[in-house]
Amino acid sequence: MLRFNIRQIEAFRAVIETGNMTQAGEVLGVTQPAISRLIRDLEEEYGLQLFARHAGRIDPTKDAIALHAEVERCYGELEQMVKFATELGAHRKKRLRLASTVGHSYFFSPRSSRLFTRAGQMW
Amino acid sequence: MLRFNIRQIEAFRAVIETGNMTQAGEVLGVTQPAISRLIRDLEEEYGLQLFARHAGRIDPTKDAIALHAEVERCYGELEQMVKFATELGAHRKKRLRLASTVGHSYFFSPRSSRLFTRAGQMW
DNA sequence: TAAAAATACTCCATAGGTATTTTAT
DNA sequence: ATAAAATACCTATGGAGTATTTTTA
Repeated sequence: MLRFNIRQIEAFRAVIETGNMTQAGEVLGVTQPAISRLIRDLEEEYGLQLFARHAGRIDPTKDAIALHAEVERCYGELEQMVKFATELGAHRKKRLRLASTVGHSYFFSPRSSRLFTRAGQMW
Repeated sequence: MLRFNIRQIEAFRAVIETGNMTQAGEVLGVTQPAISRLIRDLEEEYGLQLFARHAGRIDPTKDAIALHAEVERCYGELEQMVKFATELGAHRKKRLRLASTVGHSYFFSPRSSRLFTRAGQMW
């Protein structure tokens, strides 16, 4: 069972890429304290030290650089997965519109408030 | 900005693999209603119909089969990423223990309650 | 009647907000 | 004084629980 937090990962990426938490917040459309907490939580959950703090400034540690590479390797795959799901959903809506014009026989389930066919295959 | 829910993905995988929501709950250590909601939320967020409901039973749709393949493609990568972070954390703890025995010079930051060196590179 | 999913609540954890404080330049 | 991160405190959302209802084999 995989327990990780995508928001923490997003925040981490944004901080690495912008170089500071304030701008990272701008990129993600959240405030600086939100980023600060997400990063702290990420560090605490894995026992990592991702940024060196001095003088209210941060520098990524070697661990952060290494983790970032790993995260980037993964991130593209995740984007593809989300894209796939999004397109499946969009495609289904098209099929539904089409189906409504061609006179199949459907059952309406009051339980699920959804239509399905005799074969049980959903649109 | 990538918005997806890892719990929904976990629930989806478990339902596909076990064939029903009750067992999926057992696998993930949560209740059947928790699974039911996670699946419903996943369906609603992407406008998908993942399972055909009839008679209090479920059958994966073709979309579900397709999505599952995509999810599996991704899942291994995610596991690797989490493993990497976990090992980085474990390794850091070892380095910390070692450092405490070799007499480097550290600074203690009262702000972050953490040690760092002159170079600013964290352990 | 049994088995499975859905629904109705309740509770709690946490993401996120605003305001403020800390720290070094 | 400024700029950036951290902290304190508050709110809202959503994940999860228990109990119950629905549905059909």
